[in-house]
Amino acid sequence: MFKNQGTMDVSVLPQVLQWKQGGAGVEDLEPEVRSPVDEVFDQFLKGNTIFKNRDVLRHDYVPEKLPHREEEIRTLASILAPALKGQKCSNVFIYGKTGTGKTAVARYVLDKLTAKARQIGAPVVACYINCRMAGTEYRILASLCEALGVKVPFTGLAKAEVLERFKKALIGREFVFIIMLDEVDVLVKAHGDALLYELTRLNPELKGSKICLIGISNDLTFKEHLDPRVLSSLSEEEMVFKPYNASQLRDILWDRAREAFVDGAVSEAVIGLCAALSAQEHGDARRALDLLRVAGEIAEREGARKVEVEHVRKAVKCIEYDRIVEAIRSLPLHAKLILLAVYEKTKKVSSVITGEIYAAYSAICSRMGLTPLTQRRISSIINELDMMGLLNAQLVNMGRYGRTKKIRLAVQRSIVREILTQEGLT
DNA sequence: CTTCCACAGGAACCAGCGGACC
DNA sequence: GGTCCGCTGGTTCCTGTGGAAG
Repeated sequence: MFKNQGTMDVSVLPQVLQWKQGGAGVEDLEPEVRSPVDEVFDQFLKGNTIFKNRDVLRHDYVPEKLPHREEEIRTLASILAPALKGQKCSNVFIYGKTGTGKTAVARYVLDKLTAKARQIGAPVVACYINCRMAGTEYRILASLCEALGVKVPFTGLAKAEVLERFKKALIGREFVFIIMLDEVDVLVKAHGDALLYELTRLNPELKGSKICLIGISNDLTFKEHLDPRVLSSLSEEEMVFKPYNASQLRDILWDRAREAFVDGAVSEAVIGLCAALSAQEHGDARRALDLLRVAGEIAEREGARKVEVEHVRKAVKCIEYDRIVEAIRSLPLHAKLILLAVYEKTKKVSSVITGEIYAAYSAICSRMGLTPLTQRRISSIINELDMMGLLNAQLVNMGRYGRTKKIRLAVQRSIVREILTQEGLT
């Protein structure tokens, strides 16, 4: 779906250019009449009075200093330190909600550790894998192999074969291999804990090399899905990251803002608002940084010399809008049709039940000459849409009248209509 | 107290695909 | 070129269930 969008943009561009070229007397007027595009570019070039370095506000940026996480850094570093002497270190499990600095701390410590190891010549190899990005057990194994310099094909091999190659790369080589699995809960929910089980019990086979696992999860209840044997060996050490409060968020934002913005471009009020809004949402630093960055971009686009509170308010709306647009556009066709069914069914009433949605969806399908999917599948898709925050599905019991889900749109109707119309579905 | 609705959601399975291996 | 592999996105079949109605 994103690909479609990309080609659309490109296809529009030549038309605009042709129109410009085809316009009467454009060449004569060229020196005086400036195209809107030029204006945008010029403003961008000369008007960069707000940002010094906007990349600092991206969440994949690992800063030199992580305020209010000194304690956690020290703890993790002391757990991993034995690796520098070639000794096995404890497996670690890190919990905490999104934007509490888990990934940043872990990557920070890992970076420092590998740098130190290189400096003193210790055989430490580290591998960071985001399980959500990797997606499957196979690709995680493939990434592990790659970290050891073993090439494996993109697909086609049996998992057992990849695991075998991975072991072979480690056996007898005296490595301390630190594997960091970010969002490990996603892996376990989708594919079970078989891979984790394999990894935790690999050590005795390796004759020399040692594996150390760092699992990171933002789902606190995730432990329940784990086999007790996996759990006990994986969580030899546990760390819990507490959410930031508003004043801590303010410190973090100031730290980054000083690098990201020119002097005087942001005020205490702006930072305070970003911090307060994000603190309301379980102290998510990632969201706070996004908010500040988008507010800055809006201010820049408006040609303002500094970021105002108003820009932050606009940023809140802008981020939400973008999230919804992106979510809906990237949906497969039948998921969009279900969204459409919910949209149409909730015109008069606030919520509808699964059966009604399915009937409406089937009607839409036959109108469009498509074969509808089964109700079982629709039930799953509704759950997916619920997880994405596009729908709100609540399990209800209506006694004699059965057990079903009450479904509402979880986002603004106008946005849903707008996007579905653009997609040619309404 | 029993019945029974209208599904939820788990489990097993399938087809088609891209790709590696021999 | 046949065989095997994993992944995606489905289907079919099935059991489970809270509480209003009778």
